[in-house]
Amino acid sequence: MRRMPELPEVEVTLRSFAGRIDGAEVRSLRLGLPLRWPLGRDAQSFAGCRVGTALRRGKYLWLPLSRQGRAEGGLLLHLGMSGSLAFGNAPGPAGRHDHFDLVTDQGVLRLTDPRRFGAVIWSPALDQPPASTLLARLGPEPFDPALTPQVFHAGLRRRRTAVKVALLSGELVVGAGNIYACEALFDAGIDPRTRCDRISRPRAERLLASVRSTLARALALGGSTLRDFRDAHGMDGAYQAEAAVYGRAGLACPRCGGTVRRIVQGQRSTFLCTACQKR
DNA sequence: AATGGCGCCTGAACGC
DNA sequence: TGCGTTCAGGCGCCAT
Repeated sequence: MRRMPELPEVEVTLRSFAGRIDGAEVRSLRLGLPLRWPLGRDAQSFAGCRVGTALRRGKYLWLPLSRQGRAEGGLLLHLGMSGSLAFGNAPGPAGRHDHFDLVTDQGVLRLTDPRRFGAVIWSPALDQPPASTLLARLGPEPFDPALTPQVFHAGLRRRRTAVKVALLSGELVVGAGNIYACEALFDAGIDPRTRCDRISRPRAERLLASVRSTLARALALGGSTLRDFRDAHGMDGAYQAEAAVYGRAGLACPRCGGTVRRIVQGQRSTFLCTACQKR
């Protein structure tokens, strides 16, 4: 199974090209098949723009643009669930899944996305629509020190949904996709079906710590696997091999030896060990 | 207001 | 070079 571009992958992708594209001058912008939303501006109009310091927010990337020292908005990028970004000097002709090229004097940033759930959108600023609209509902970054156990617990108490569904929503904390949400809940010993408002303060603290350690470990692994990302197009299961429950229905729980179960929550698969994870 | 569910896409895995 | 079906998933959006 291929890995999804979750927060760790997006972060490692950003680190891989941010330093090289910073200050580059845009020569042209090429689009392939439609992505999730239209670019929102004439592709020809980007020539001559200068790229600033790229940043990440949740699973979105922001590439600020300027022209002759004056801000000119930027590009908001999302990898959807099958997208990958590569920055190189000679990327070659666009393949059938290459739907965005930002050609600059420092190299070409290319988005490859077979399923086209990804997006590249121009916005006049990060804090103006459409960018601000898309980012408006994002919760805090997982490693934001302002996200204390108290804040996290308060967010949980406000909700009645199953905790796993809440994690996936990204409103309590961004970055936990299906794989990491399942793994973090296993690590914390919490049943994914537990109602948010029934989670005690100590368990909330434990869950936050598990979300952080799960993402941190994936980030470290992402750093080592992402180097072959372009060739492999989607990583092999470096993390999969480490997963305790995700994708392991019917197999033994690595902690107690019981059987890992698969259930469905909100049209998504959830994997859990009912012996190790309590409500 | 909060919650549940839908649909966009394509490739891989599977059943016959 | 078998073909049809099912599944995977992020997340904005709509319905309730």
